[in-house]
Amino acid sequence: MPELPEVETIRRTVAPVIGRRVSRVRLLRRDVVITPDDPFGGASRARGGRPSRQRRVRDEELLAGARIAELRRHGKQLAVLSDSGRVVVIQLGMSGRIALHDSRAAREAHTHIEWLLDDGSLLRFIDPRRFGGVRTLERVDELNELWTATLGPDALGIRADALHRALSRTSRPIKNALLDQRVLAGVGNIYADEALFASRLHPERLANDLSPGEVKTLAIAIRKTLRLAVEHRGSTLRDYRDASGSPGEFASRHAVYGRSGQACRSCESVLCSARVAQRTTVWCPGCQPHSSTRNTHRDASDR
DNA sequence: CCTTAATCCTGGAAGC
DNA sequence: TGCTTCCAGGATTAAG
Repeated sequence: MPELPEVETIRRTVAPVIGRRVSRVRLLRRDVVITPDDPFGGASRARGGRPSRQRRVRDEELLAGARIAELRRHGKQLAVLSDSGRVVVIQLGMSGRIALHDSRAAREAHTHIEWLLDDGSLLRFIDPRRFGGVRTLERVDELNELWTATLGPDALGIRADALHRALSRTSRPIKNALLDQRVLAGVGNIYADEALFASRLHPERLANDLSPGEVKTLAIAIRKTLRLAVEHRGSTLRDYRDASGSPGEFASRHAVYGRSGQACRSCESVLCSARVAQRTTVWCPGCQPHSSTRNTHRDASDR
């Protein structure tokens, strides 16, 4: 669920763990650990993979005994680097959360991993739907390999030329391309719709059909939308919370996401919605015309 | 290449 | 009130 702004907000609010030593780890659900045998985690479990056959996970792999040195984010993934060289990469999926408690707070449902730190604080990975998971790496260079092999450039700093390079290679609708983490890392359903609105681009325009000027506008809109969302500590729709338990404030500023059937704040047209890239997609028919031919597609049935 | 459907799982909201 | 159905911020694979 969390997209880049939410993960970045979590990274910032979890920063007090830097410099702390992990005195104890509790793995309450072994199958949230994504192993090389099960490289795709939740999705491969979806094919009927057997969690019971997961190999044993040693506490050291989850940083037991190590000192936390750095928190790094790329796209929607958060990496916890330790002075032992070991790394834990956290992917939150749809419903994943990180909680940092300063005392021994009660364990809530769906807590899968707990790290007890040497100052008495408690870091928890909580994920009701379990679409998320963690990977354990032995060395930092494996992190660089993982991220360069599976993720495109980070969306928060995306430049027009890099975006143009990535988009020119695919003829999918722009919305599909933006959701593909190998094209651009960090954008999900909310911020894809928001950035497309800010760029005045129809979500079904083809990625490799955008002019250089349109791509430049889009790159600027992505950076600006994400930066603004980070400033507002992310969007909370239902259960997103940062590591200290606070909701994000950005949802009230959404221009299109979640506003199907309501008036566009810019031109007062009624916002449209339809399935694009298998996701509910909202746009303004006035501000985001589908330049080619006429408007073929519309589905203003909201609610 | 690209699209669609299906899958993992829980819980909140809406419908009847 | 209670039961059922739909929907959700993600990511992946198989099949067409």
